[in-house]
Formats: sequence, C-alpha cells, structure tokens
Amino acid sequence: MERRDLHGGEARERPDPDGAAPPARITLGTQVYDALRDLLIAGELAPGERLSLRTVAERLGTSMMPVREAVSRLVADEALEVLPNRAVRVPVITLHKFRELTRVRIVVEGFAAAEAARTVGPRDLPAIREHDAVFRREVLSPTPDRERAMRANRDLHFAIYEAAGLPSLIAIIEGLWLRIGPVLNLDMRSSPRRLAEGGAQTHHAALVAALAAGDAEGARAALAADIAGSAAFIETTGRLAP
Amino acid sequence: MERRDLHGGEARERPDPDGAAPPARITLGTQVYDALRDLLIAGELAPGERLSLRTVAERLGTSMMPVREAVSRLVADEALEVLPNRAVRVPVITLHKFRELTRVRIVVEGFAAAEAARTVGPRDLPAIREHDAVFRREVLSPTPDRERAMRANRDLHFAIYEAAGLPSLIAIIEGLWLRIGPVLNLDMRSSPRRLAEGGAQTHHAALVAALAAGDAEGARAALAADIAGSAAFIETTGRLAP
DNA sequence: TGCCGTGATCTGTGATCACACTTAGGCTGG
DNA sequence: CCAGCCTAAGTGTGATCACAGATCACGGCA
Repeated sequence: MERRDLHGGEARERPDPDGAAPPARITLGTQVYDALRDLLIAGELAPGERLSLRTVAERLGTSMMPVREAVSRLVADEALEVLPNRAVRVPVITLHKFRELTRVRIVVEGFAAAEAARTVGPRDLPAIREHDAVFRREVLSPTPDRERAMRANRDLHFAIYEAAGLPSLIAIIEGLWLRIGPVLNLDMRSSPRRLAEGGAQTHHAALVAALAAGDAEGARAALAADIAGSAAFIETTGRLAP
Repeated sequence: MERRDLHGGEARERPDPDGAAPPARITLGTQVYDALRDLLIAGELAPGERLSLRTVAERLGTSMMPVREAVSRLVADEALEVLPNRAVRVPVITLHKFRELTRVRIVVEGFAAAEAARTVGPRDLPAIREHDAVFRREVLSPTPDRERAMRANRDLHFAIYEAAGLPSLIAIIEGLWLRIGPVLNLDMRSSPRRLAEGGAQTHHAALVAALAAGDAEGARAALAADIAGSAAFIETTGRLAP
C-alpha cells in the first residue's frame, strides 16, 4: 500500500446538509474506512495481503484507533477478514465463492438495472451515456488507461443503479463490489489490454439502449451478460483458490 | 434495555474448526454485537431510542471499547445511526424507506426462496415443516406466545434461505432484517393477537408446499405474498414517519 | 548436519485517560 | 413570574498504555 496522508487528502464533500439520512459524520475512522475501501475496490490490495493496524495507522498519519474502527467495519462487510491468528488480511476468494457472488450479483444488479429502465429519466441518461463513451474510448484505444477505464466502468454501473432510486439496493451492491473488487480489478491491472476481450463494450451498448427504450427485461439481460462475461474472463486468467 | 451480563451467557459454538470461513473470533466486541443485534431483530429496541456507549458497556459488564466496535459495525449496517449531535440511536424509518426495503426484500428473499425450491433436499424439509408447525400452533392458540411465534417465523424464513446454499445472500438478508426488525417486531409485540391477521399461516403453507414440490416460482410468489402481507399490516398499525 | 527449544518482536484486543462538544437544569437578573 | 445565561454532567472520539498470544529467526543440543 502506498503512502497516503489523510490530512493532505481532498475534503469530504457534504452535498446535502439536511437530507433524509444523517450527514455522514466525517470522523477519522470514516476517512480511514473510505481510504481502505477505495484501495480494495481499485484492486490495489491483493487477495491474501495482510494488513497491520499499526502500519496502516502510521501510513495514514493517524493513531491506531480510527484504523480499528474502519477495519472492524470492513470485516463486518466481509471485505477484510481476521484469521484465527488475529491477523487481518484481504480474503482469498475461492472459485466456488466467486461463482456464488456472481450469481447473487446477477440477481441483485439485474433487478437494479431492470428497475432503472422503468424509472430512468432524461436527467440520468446523459451521464450514463458519457460514462459509457469514456469506457469504450479507453478500451478501444491503442494505449488504454487502465485506471480511467475501470473507473468509467464503475461509474457507469452505479449511475444506472442510482437511477433505480433504491438506496438500500445500492448499499447492498457496494458491499458485493467490495468483495469482488480485489479479484476483479487485480487481473485487469495486470493485463489492461484484455479489457476489450470480455465484450464489455457490446454489453454496455445493449444495456444503454435498453435503458433508453425503457426495456426492463432487456436491461436485465444485458447487465447479466456483462457480469457473466467478466466473470468468465476472470475465471480463465485469475488465480482463484479451488 | 434489560440487564444482560455477557459473562453469564452461553458459550459461542465453533462448529467447523477448519471451514472455508474463519472461525468467527469470539471477541468481546463480537459478543456485544450479537447481543445488540438480537435486541434489534427482536424489536426490544424501539425506533428512535437512544443508546449510550457507557450505559451499554455497564449493562453488559464490559468496558466501552467492545461496545464502540459493535456499534460502529451496526452503524455500518444502518441498523443504528449516529446523529450530527453524535448521539447514537436506532433509526426512525420513514414510510417511504419502509416501502423501499419491502420491495428489495421481495426481490432478494424471493430469489432465495425460488433457489431453495430448486435445491432443497430431504435433509432440510423436516426442520422447515417443524418451524412452520410451531408458528401456526402459536398463532392459532387462544393464548399465543408472542416471542415464540416471532422466533418460529424467523427460523422458518432463514431455514428456507439457508437451504438455497448461498451464504452471501443470507448475509444480505440478515442486514435487511436488522433494519426492518425494530418496526416489524415492535408492533407485533404490542398486539400479539393480530399475528393471525396478516394471513401469514396461509402464505407459509403455500410456501412450504411449493418448496416440497420444487416449484420455484410458486415459492417466490408465496414468499412475496407473505412479505407484502406483513408489510401492509405494519403500514396500518405502525407509526412510521412520513 | 539437522532439529527443537527459546526469546525478542510483532499482532489484535481491552482498558483507561483526555478532550471537544452537546444538553439539560438551576440560578440569577429583569 | 418568566426569560436567559451558565455551569455541570454526559456524549462520542481519539490517543495511549497494558497484555495475551502468535510468529519467526537464532542458537544450542543431539
């Protein structure tokens, strides 16, 4: 994990001062949580990699306490695990578990996409199309920017899910991405050129078209194909425990 | 919250010493988490009720540290919330949010039931039937035992979900129950006689029959009707914020 | 040479202290 | 008698200390 000082980071935005949910306290523990969360989703923390509370605290320029809180939350999300030895590491996912998560993702995210197709408005579509364009451009480029492509993919998916207007569903999906992020993005990181092989652009195009047409089942099918495609790609190249 | 000493509690079982998942450390923080979790699902903590870390720690016979960890995990699950004032309380759910959670429950739990219908074996069915029988007996009794009925209902649902063989789905469903538990069971607690009015026994019977017949769509429909029925009941009697 | 014991060092966990902030209650001044 | 300040108790958050247990490398014994 690279050095990253919390004090130097960008300030947490607080877009809606009096929204329905409490304003998401900006405690140090939350900041550490977000930092580790981003590292996990981006695949910068490899499966099996061990974390030390003291080391992380030192890296982030805080004491051990906020790290303890952040790690215990991530352990509750199953994004980290503490071994019987008390060692904290990012979980090594088995092939069986990976397939299980993929099935759950197809159901949950597929429902979100179908719902989005019913409720999506002209306010959401431009942003969705923009993320799609960025991803396609990057993937088809002779010199693809891996990080930019992965972020565009993530933004595209979550822009769609947010259009469904079901916040509790988004929290569930974020939990799922937190678990598969390390295995998914670690391989993308090692072979950025293969981004195009999963056929993601094709699925994305069908997905956006279905959304624009209000075709719920079409959107569900396209998203299921997208997830299944990337999962199949990971299974061939990823090193998943038996 | 009633007095409940952690030291006097039953020891946490450790059924599978070398299973895939780590053996679920038995730290004090985890015990506090389980204690609060049970109180929330059972509806013994009313929505809006405030918690004090020091008070909970004293009640449970520990220091503040394990309570801090447990509460931060529950806040991450959205089963508790910390207000801008730093006060910790169980969230007051709005009618809108309640309906959203109900929709998500129908999709997620419905999928679990459908999957269970496909994979359920003769090893799971007897236990499921037993929970169903306990619930029906209690609900139709002239002197119903509220707590026993609620537990049977919970055991019935989760026995079915576990039969689906998708652990990550169960974790998601537990998170959902943690959020609706307070509003759902608080009203049941106040009017135990009305347990029968939701028509839960009818839906349960159809559900068990569909499971035994391997009828996935039938199981999904029966479970959806069960959830929708109890939700409609809550909406009439419950005091949900607008 | 090979193996086992052993101590230094690291781990997470729990307790305690310190602090900024909020809130409720009693007092004073009008 | 009522309003407004103002103190005191209580809150979560963060830091620091203490401790049991695990890990691993080194050195002595067979």
